[in-house]
Amino acid sequence: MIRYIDDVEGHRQIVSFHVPGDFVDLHGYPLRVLDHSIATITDALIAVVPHSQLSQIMDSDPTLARKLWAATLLDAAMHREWLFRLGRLEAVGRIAHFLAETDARLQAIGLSDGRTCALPITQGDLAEITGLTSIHVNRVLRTLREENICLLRASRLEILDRHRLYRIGQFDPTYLYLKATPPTSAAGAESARQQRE
Amino acid sequence: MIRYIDDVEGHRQIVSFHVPGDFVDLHGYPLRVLDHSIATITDALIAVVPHSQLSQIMDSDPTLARKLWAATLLDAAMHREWLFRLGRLEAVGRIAHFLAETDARLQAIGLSDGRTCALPITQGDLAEITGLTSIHVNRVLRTLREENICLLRASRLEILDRHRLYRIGQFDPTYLYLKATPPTSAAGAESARQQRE
DNA sequence: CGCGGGATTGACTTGGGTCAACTGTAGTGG
DNA sequence: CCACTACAGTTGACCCAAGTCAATCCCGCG
Repeated sequence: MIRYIDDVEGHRQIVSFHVPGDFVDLHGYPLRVLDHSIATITDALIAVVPHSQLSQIMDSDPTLARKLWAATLLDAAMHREWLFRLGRLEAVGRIAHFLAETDARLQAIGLSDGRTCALPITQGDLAEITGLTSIHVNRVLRTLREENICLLRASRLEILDRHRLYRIGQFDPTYLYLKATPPTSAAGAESARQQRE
Repeated sequence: MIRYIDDVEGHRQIVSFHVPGDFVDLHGYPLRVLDHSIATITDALIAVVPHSQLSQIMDSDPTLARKLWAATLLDAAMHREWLFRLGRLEAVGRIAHFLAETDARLQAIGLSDGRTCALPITQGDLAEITGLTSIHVNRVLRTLREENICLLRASRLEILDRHRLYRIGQFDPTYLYLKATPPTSAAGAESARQQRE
């Protein structure tokens, strides 16, 4: 599922991307009104939690309440990283960063084995995520493929050179607040951001 | 105050901008560790709230707790709007949007009279907010000035044509969740985003 | 077999970056 | 009171990453 904001001409900017297990619309509870739209991009199984139930938790279980709060702040942390991506990286970096991030999140929930994972998005979706045109996304994906870094085809992402992918995207997964470090070969590249000076 | 993320070369992307009265680091409480840096860009008067005190509120006052939660989600909502800005607007739009947003926030706390307000940022800061270079920021500010839309000089922002400023930045203040609608002439342009079809 | 949406490619254009000056202007210290 | 410095703002010339426009290809599907 995605959350997005439309511009005047109806072109949308995707502002977040959700994987199975995410509490997608928890922001709606404290805010009451939502400032953006939500959509599915694949078939999805959805659970609904009434606000009254959330209020009950707030009243009776501060520990769980705090965890719910933290869950929404994780979204905020990802928003910030996305801002970094759009503001400071050019096309290849943006795409590499998104692919790295998404793979890391899928790994955390057991939907990526560290080499390949299902990623059912179109190049047009990727364009709406990265602030590019689908045409340019296509060009970038080609070079990533030709350089044997990664491969996005037929709704599958295959990572061939995680180290370079992370470096190109300046990806450092700490902002995802994953309990354990992602299982596989993330080690070599885990602190791309810290390299400076 | 600003919150920001550095890239590999140390160039920073500012991910949020704070005005007097903001609870700047509330994210640090549920998350425990922060994924970004915080800095002042002017002299600032700071109040510190120990986490233990926040926990006390969580335990004893669900209504206030929910308000704190909402405060952090307002940050998230702004992050999303900033994502829209970076992803879908080009230079003029990005700058117009930021100026419009900041003025609206300052108005809400009585620090802008609707025509002019103190805005102590350099063109370099603006560049780090909008994902541009300071040189290009300068060019854009010049055209905004020449078109009599607004004027940023000597740490003051003066809005000459709010309607056009809002339209250029596709600015619609609803995501700021201000209690009352901002006092002055915002009316004419308040729903730039909805104009589509 | 034809249709439609996504992917791909090429040719051309342009917004914004880079580099390199130069101009304020507010300190600072002699 | 005035050089000297330092940093912000300005401007011009040139370049390139990414957008636009326009085909064309590909593949699954009814």
